[in-house]
Amino acid sequence: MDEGRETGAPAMRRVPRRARGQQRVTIILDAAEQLFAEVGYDAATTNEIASRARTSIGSLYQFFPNKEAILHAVAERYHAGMLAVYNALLSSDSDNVPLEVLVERLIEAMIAFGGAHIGFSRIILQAPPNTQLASAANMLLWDMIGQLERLLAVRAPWLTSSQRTLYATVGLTAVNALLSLGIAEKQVSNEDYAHQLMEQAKVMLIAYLNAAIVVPEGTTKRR
Amino acid sequence: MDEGRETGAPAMRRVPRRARGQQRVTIILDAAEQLFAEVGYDAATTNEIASRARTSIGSLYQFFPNKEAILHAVAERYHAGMLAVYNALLSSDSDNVPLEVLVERLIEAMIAFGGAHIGFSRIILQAPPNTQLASAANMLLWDMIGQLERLLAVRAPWLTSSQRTLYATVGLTAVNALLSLGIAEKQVSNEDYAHQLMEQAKVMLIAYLNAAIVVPEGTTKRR
Amino acid sequence: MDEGRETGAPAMRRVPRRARGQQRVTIILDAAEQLFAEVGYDAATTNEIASRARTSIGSLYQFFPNKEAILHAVAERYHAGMLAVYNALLSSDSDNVPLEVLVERLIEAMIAFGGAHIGFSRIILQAPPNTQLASAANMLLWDMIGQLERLLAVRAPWLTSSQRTLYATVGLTAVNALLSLGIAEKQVSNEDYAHQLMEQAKVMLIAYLNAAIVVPEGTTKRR
Amino acid sequence: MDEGRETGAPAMRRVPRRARGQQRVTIILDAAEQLFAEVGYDAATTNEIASRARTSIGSLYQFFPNKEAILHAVAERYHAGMLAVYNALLSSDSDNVPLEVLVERLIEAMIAFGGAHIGFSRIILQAPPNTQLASAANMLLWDMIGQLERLLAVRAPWLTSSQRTLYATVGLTAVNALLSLGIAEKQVSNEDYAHQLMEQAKVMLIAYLNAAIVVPEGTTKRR
DNA sequence: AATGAATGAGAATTCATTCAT
DNA sequence: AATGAATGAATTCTCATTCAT
Repeated sequence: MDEGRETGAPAMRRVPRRARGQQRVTIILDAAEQLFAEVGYDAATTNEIASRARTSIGSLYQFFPNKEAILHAVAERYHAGMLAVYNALLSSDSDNVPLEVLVERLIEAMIAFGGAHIGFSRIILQAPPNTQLASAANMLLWDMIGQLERLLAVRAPWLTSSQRTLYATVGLTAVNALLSLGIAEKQVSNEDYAHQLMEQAKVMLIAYLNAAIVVPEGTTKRR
Repeated sequence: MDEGRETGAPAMRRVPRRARGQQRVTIILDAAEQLFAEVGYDAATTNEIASRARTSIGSLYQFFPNKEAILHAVAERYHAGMLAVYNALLSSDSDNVPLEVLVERLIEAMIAFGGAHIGFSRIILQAPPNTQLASAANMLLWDMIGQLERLLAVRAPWLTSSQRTLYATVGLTAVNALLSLGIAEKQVSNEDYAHQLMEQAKVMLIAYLNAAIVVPEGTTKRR
Repeated sequence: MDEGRETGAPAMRRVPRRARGQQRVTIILDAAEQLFAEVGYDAATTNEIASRARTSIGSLYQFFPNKEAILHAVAERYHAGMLAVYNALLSSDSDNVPLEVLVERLIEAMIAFGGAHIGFSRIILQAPPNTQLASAANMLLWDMIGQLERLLAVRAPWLTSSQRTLYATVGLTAVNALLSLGIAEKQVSNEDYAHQLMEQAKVMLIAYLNAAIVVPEGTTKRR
Repeated sequence: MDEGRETGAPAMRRVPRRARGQQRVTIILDAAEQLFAEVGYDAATTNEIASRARTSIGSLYQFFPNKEAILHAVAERYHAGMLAVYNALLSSDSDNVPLEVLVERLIEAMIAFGGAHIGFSRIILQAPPNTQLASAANMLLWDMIGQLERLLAVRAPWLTSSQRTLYATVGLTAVNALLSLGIAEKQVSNEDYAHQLMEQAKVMLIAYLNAAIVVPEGTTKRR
């Protein structure tokens, strides 16, 4: 009866073929992301999403089978954006750059990306357990951690895999929290303080990585 | 939307004088905190809270005018607990202790306290803006930051007030995020990994504070 | 989480303890039965049921978890009523009565009962397959057939069990259809024609049973 | 409630002249009849009908102004088929055939016709009153009864017109119910039992007609 | 004070029908 | 003519809150 599969994550009901449909989906996701960021997932109503997207509720449901599917689509798009950011960083000749510069670039990139999306990121990283949000959150988080691990693998090849995972997780979690806070301040038009927070995120990440990534004896540490 | 909205935080409807009422409030708050931590604020229903507290919904509303008031009461209790933790730390002869030890104590204390409450803390510290949760969150956060500032004032008196605020905020935000993650892992019975995360929280905070708190020229930095 | 079990048929959400609740459930069921009979199960809305029962929709859902549960409750009540009718017939000294009289009594009883309920009976006996109605219908039908079988067992003990089932099913199906039609005519205030139909139901059932229940050779047939 | 409600049965929007359109209508009606039989009229969606007919919903509405019109078209087609069956019976030299044989032929014909359509017939013959279905049903029923009356007029000319109507109605109603049940059993692949039910339909109809059609005194009853 | 039944606004979702392409 | 995206009224069900007992 349904053409779409139902493998775990709720997929889109129909992939829009025409340009107009594709565009509409984008608008819906924008509206949803914004609303989620503003009031949280639970409090966001599908009618409000449709209304902000200047669409009818019926159209929204033509593309998404339910509210959760919208969440997942937003998460997926966010995910893909994050991926692009990290890939751009990795593909730059990152391993000849001092750690400070690399971290700076990373955080600047996250800020640039997050400026549009971290409001949503707060939502998804909060995710009370046993919630629809939780799975979407985990998916995202693990992917970002994976990306960071690759960065670490280049810079600190002497670390074990589980060490890399740990440091990546810790660094990412902390930085995420700080950027999240920074964005929040920016929204309250506390531009200056926001900027300071972002700067401190760099300081913290550099300090942490330098402390954590202990160069083993007899190895020349590159900075 | 709500007409009868009280300005500011909604207080409790009635402070129960008798022991039995006091005890019932405690039970309700326990139930609420647990449920909030499990499913989030929005998904928690007042009926479920009453049911877990083995009270009738009518009794619950005898003590709290609405759902938000329950949230605030839980937050306040949490707040008071946090306060006690910090006060205990401050009152110990903290300023003769090396930073590492102080941080260690701080985080251990937060873990000890958070073990019972950080499930709720996750909820409240990452509330979406413009939400009922948000005000409760801010209240809490600022108080914790204030406490940390006092710690900093003792250890690094050369910092300006706004610097102290900044560093306290940054450190607390990051540590909170990590402990939050650690608790989550613990709940998934990933004990070992949880412990590692907590340890890294210490590493990070120490590294950060050492990096941030730059001793001005001509001053003898105590470590 | 839910206290009620979910063994197949959706049970009531809460069994009303107080007299008022019990009475309200009855009113709701009356309203539902009437509405089902008027417009069919699908077209009947829960709001209309509540409204006819002069209750709020919330109260309705306090007793019934969903629309299907209301259907089943109506069916069950109907079922119990039917049972009572048949039991009364069986307990009368039915086996000394001529077949004509017995059939007359049976059909009169069904009319008497159906006068209040057969509007619903039409609904439930119609039951498109693969429908919520279907299971409720089968339950009912089989029970009524079972009752009729017992009647036959007394009157025609020489029949095999499967013969009794067959004849009971056939007789009941036909009579039900006729009574159903009769009730419909009555509703159109075609009293006289309705009465004729009922009378013909008797004629048909007697004729059928006499034709079907062939007395084996060498047995004295009691009439 | 409906403002644009057409009086009487909604006709087809356009009678397709071209062969392709005609064929498409047939396919749509097939799909609709099947779906109605499967899930009932209410639960059947126009989109599903279009989809099963491998047409677009837009095309469907090019031929039918609304859902009800589809129902009526299906009913009409069914009706025409029934008519053909009865006409074939009447045109055969029916009045020299013994009643048993005539009934046998009638029911066999109904089974043959109903095998393809009685799924739908169940739906339409037991429609709740005050429904869109109801009018379609009545139209059908009265036509079938009329046909049967003509049969009776030949076999029992001494009956009054209203008697003939009554007996035809009663006989048809009962037989319909039984065949309906039989078809249902067949669908559950209970072939054997279905066949028994059909046979009993004959027994019943013969018994009933023999009992009802009492030959007036002084007349030679032909059997 | 305690209880739990009652209320109804509001949320998610469906589906008949229209209309732009 | 054909297509399928768009529309929005209507439906089921939930849950914060009130109130009679």
